[in-house]
Amino acid sequence: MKRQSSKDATVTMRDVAETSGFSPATVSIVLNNAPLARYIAPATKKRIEDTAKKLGYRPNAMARFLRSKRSHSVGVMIFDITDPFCTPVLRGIENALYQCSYVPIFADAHNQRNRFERYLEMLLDRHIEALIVVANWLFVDIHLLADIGKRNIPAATIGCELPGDTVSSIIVDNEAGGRLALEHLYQLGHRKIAFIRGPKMLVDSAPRWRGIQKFAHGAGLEIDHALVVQLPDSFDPNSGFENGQRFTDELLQKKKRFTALLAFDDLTALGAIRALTKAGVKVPEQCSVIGFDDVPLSLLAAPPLTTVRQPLEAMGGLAVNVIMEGVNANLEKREVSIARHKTNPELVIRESTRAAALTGADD
Amino acid sequence: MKRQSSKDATVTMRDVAETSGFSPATVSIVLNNAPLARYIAPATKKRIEDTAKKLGYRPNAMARFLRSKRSHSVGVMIFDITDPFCTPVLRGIENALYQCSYVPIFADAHNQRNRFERYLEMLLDRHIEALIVVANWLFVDIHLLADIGKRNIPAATIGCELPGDTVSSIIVDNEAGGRLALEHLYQLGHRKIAFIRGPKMLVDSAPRWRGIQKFAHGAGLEIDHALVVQLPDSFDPNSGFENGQRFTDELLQKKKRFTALLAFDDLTALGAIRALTKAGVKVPEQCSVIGFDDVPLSLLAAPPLTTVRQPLEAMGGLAVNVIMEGVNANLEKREVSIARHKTNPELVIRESTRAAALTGADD
DNA sequence: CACGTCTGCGTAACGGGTTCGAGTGATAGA
DNA sequence: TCTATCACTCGAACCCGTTACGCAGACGTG
Repeated sequence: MKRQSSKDATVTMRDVAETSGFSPATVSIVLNNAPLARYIAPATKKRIEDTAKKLGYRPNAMARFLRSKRSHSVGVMIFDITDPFCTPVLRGIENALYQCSYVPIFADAHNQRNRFERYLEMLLDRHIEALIVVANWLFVDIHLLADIGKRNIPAATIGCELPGDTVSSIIVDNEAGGRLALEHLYQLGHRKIAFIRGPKMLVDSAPRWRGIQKFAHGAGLEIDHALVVQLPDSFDPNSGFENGQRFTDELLQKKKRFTALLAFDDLTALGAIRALTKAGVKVPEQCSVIGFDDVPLSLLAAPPLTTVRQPLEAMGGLAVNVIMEGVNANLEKREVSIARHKTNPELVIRESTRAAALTGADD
Repeated sequence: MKRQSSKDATVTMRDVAETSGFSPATVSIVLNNAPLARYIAPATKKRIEDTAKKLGYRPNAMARFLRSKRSHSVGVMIFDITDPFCTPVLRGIENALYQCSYVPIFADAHNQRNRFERYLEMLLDRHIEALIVVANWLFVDIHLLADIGKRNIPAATIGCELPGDTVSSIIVDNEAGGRLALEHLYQLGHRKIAFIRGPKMLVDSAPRWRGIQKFAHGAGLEIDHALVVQLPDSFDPNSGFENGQRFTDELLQKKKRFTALLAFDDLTALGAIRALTKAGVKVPEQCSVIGFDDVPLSLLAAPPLTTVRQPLEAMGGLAVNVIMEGVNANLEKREVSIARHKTNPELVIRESTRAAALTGADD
């Protein structure tokens, strides 16, 4: 009895079973290479595999998931894909998941809390096996992820650290990064340095600044607080550009001379460069500018931006490793403690910084 | 009999049924507001809804999908998320899907055919209800999408058009865009214009060039073929930058004077600007440069890039509309013909173009 | 009063895999 | 010869909703 199935092209396991002359159970065992497959005669295996191939059988993922409780999908919650920070991270996540034959379900919270909640529900309804949150910009409320912990779903955040012991995190060593940035400017001979600090809202801001202060203290460099501004809180990750421009303008208006500017992130740095250029200050000839993150576009900027690199793609991959560890631990009923990774930032010297001009007139 | 379920927090429909004192069927009908809910007594409805809420019942999406054959998810296949073109498109798709309570399953083909195939299988296994392919850069083989047509899964491509009548498409009117770009330069008084054409591999290249030629012809502008170069085929969407740089260098070495350059896309334009700047040619004072696409970073470039805008986010949303139309048609067993949308490009004038210098010495 | 019709709800058969426990025949060991 | 063991396979329950169908009672109609 052949099913003519011209329209309804779905071949089920039962079809394979009937055609091959074995039971669905055996077919399942063979095709999944389940433990019991040890006892199946090689000839049987071959027959089943051949007919499966011949019929073009593809298991129905839904059915499988329903039974096995494994969805082979992980939620990837982004806070704003508009942020260039996200792209490499996403690439890293996607690539690592692909290696494990997992599929990412993509959710963009648009920096809105209710959207985050709604997506979280959708993801939980779909029984994601794990969750990765790319929380580069917005502050994440621990409460939002409480469900996750309760349900024993491994979760990892990239770009911020959460209190409590339910969520792993992957962050860059912001303090080291801040140090690196300032050290670079210092070594180039800059002493009058302006700073655009990150918004208070962001967890990254404080440690970066701490790194800067520590280096300054260690090197005997005095930070002129007239040359320090701080970005306002904002929910728009791209606001850094405009704000960088605006705050640099303000710095310039103070008529306090500076030969270098250390920006909170690349977008801010780009905004700063724009403002400097417009004001007739050449970068890097008259003023060096350094950013942070090394988002893809900083390579394309004019001039190409010197910056402190976060290994974004690797961080995405690392997040996948972390949650997969959790998934496997759950499967094997092992306990697994969460991980807190701090990746090393790396100085990337391009063309927006240069040795302090010897002609640098003091103010 | 209460289930103490401290660990196993999953509340099933049967739990709701038992607690409320009705059958699972009734619970299902009530909670879904199925047609038969007309016949359910209001008091019953309330009881069921209340207990569902009290127990924190959330339907198991897997089980639902298995039965109803509706996964409420669509595949989103990207050819390379590294391409800045993708970000706004993705945002548009995500946002539109969110409105429909659909979830995107994300797949990045990395411009590799086998990866595309593998992902396609994974998506089909998951019974996506529709597929959106963001095929901005790579040529898509019609055969790869043959399965899609056979299975009656609505599909739409963004950024390229496929032969056949199984896949809808959303593209920008490249010819109009080409015309727009050249018209802008022409109106600024430019007559000696260099062109960097797109790679042959890309379907966009030909129509853009056609638009350029048509305008030139209509305006009586002569295109100097010594000033026309063509990008090589490449699988890297970001190669445009380097190549733009390289080819602009070549143009400059020809010592043929040009006062404007029309690039295939924004990245190429940025590369061109880089090359011009390095060669001491000021943009836009000495040479205007215009791009195509209006990717997000063109706003951040120095100088901000004049370009021909593709409504990328809107195109993503449009793709969702198109496939949703198909999904609904399938549900209602209607026939639906595929759509071929051509969106209007829009000239965005920023700072990389300027009226042709009066001092423009001829070669 | 017999008979349709509508209301209100339950029974049971799915959907397509997974997996535990059991069953059969053959071989080996006692 | 009888039983323990092994190799090989299957039956059936299960995952958790959805939905066709059936049934019982209330009501209206001829």
